[in-house]
Amino acid sequence: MYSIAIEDYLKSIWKLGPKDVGTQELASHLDVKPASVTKMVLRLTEMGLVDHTPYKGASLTSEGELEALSVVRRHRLLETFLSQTLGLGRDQLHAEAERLEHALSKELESAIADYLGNPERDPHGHPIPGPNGELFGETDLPLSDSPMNEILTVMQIPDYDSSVSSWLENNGIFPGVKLEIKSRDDFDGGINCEVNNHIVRITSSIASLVKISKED
Amino acid sequence: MYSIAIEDYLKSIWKLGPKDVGTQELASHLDVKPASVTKMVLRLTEMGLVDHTPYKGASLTSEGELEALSVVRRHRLLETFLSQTLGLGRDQLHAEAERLEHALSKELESAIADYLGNPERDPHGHPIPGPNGELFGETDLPLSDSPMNEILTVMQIPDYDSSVSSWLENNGIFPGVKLEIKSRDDFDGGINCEVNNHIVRITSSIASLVKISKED
DNA sequence: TATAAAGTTTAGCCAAGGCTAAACTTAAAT
DNA sequence: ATTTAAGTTTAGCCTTGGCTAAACTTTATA
Ligand SMILES: [Mn+2]
Ligand SMILES: [Mn+2]
Ligand SMILES: [Mn+2]
Ligand SMILES: [Mn+2]
Repeated sequence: MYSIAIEDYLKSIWKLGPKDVGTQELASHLDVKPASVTKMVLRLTEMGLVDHTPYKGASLTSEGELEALSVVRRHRLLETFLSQTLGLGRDQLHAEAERLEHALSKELESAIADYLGNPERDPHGHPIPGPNGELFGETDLPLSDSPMNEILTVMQIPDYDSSVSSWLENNGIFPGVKLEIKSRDDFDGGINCEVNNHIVRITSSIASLVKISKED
Repeated sequence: MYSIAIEDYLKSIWKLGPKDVGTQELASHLDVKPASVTKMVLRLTEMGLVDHTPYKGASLTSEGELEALSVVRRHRLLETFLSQTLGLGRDQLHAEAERLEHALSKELESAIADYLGNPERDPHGHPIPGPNGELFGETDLPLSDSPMNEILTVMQIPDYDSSVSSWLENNGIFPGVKLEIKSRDDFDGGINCEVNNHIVRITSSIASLVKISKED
């Protein structure tokens, strides 16, 4: 059993990877100082969970990736479970799962997976890794570089920032919704979409985190 | 937000109280060494959560008790929730709740309470404290000193030791079941009960943890 | 009542996981 | 090619929450 801190480090490296992740990037994602990251990364390297090249960055070993995927699985199963049973809003799920993910036994994990019928995606549309780290090939594309004037299906929305997810929800954008890019503001990459018969402007930074698919 | 360790210390002092709880008793309940208990108890005293008389023992201040009851509430709501939704067995509930109880926000706590319809008891029959620490008067009596040849209703069974709860379950003893004490083995306090048309012998140590009520 | 036993506390150590300040590398800009 | 800036690591410190061994109290026993 790894500590909460270790599980969160592995998950962050996974999320920011698979490229080498820099100390500062990891630090700001975890909300700690760069010096703390260096120290922990050295420990994780010592444990065989991470490969570290000084002054370059960190990446997961296959053992580290397996553990990261296990945390991600627990996180996403929990989000799905809380959404299904309690009807929590998509914007509340992430923060709860962020803590509960560290307190779930294997048995409870699989009881939840069974209860939910082994879902493939969580309420944000993020794929749920299988019990042995299987993650089906990522075919969803960022909205930010999708073609205009085509019907697109929203597949994934970001979960990290609850103000972003509630803004998206309030504008009718969540997994399963169909939309069409009508125009682009080339100067800043902003996107104007038609969704549900009205136009929504999405900034490029959010649009790069919204994933779509072209088949409907 | 108190740490996991602090929450567990407060809960244990509450469970072993309200008398002054000795260092050793607390240590064995928490599975740490007595010296560790002394150190933590001093910290808790400093924080105003505990009153400590050296060489005598520790008890909760009203602030400490409130916090303990909050942990107990989360624990028991979680047991009820996991039992209701996933159908976990009574013997699996405690261990899961023991960790999850530390990862529950106020919002999730009350979402679960609402979902369950603000239950008064958990699956072991233990009363669930209200959101402000209200705990209805304890009127259930230990089976160990209940009268013979009277119909008794099982109200509470212990949850701490999963082998005990599964033994009780296998012998048909759980909240709501009716039974009758047929005889006592005076030499060791053992009790012979009729439950479901057959006789079960219950040791005195278990019988003191099974609570009954006389009205049916 | 003196002594032994049991229980508690103190002292000192350790690992985890944070922090700041200073040193060091690498990349960028003169 | 220097100098500067940005990013990273090291050194040293701190708190939390464990541990062991030794000292101290209290209680029980002879
Ligand atoms: Mn987390
Ligand atoms: Mn998610
Ligand atoms: Mn606990
Ligand atoms: Mn219980």
